[in-house]
Amino acid sequence: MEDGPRVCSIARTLEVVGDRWALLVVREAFLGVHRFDEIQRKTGAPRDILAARLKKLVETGVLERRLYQERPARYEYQLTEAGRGLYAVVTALRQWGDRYVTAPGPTPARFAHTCGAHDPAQFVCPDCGEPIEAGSYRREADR
Amino acid sequence: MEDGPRVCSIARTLEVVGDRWALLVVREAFLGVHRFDEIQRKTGAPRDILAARLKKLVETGVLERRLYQERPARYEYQLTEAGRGLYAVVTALRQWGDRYVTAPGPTPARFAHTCGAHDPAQFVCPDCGEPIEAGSYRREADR
DNA sequence: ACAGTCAGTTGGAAAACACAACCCTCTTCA
DNA sequence: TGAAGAGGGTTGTGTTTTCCAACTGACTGT
Repeated sequence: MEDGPRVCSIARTLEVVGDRWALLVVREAFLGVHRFDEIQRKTGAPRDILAARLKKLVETGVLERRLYQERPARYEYQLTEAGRGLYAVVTALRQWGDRYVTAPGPTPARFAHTCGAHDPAQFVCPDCGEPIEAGSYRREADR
Repeated sequence: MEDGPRVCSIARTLEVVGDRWALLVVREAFLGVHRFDEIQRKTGAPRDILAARLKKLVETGVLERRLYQERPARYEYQLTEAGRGLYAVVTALRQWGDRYVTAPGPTPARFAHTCGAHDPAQFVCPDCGEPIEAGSYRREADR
């Protein structure tokens, strides 16, 4: 068995959104916040770092920078299709936090599905419908 | 509407596993790698940073450090229950990478459910069974 | 004319990170 | 008995990032 850092989709994903602020920016985009100043306030990211992250997220195809006003030119950041694909990641992070990180603050915001249900969403196998857990979903071939 | 950084489970989760290496360590734990040297090789993390991360992950209750051999004392890192709860996060990251990050390397490793299915796991509403998407799962109360 | 909004830049200090080398405790093998 | 690993780190020394606060520039509204 050979060595060296594993080549893997998880690592590649983390290259794109694996720093402290990127996923908070994505969270804001899902919550309908698309403009620099408001993203900055809601995330708490330093403005310079935020500018750098937004640029990187645009380059990597997660966000799209679009002009929403000329004179003066003003831009907003919208999720691309790939960006919207991060919904599962953000949902999984939120659920883990709700469950395992004791919050000193107020109760976590409740989310509801359009059908009205409040239970946390589950990862399931699309074939048999069973929930996915640590042991039930296995890697088949290495490399 | 008041301001200031949003208090949120996503942010809290990222405080714990939101840096470059933490989730790769967790990935290794899911793949059965529990010892310092091997984690180091498989993730590529510098040894000093890895030592610091492991310590933090133990403190935050994601990993457990256990003696597996006396004389000389040797330790390994196992996921706690909370750690195993990160399976959804890791799975979501892997699926996103498989789908949206063009890999210059070999085909992504295939994963299969115990029922034999190969399709990516889906996030669904446990009540109605519909897939969760960006618009279908909404925050109810702010704060 | 003056304050305010918006989307960033800039400069300097502080914290993290990366890299290589080293340490300590055993065990194995010659 | 001595030398070479294995395993799990620590230390010292740069190099990068991050953080913070202030500033810019193009406007708008009063």
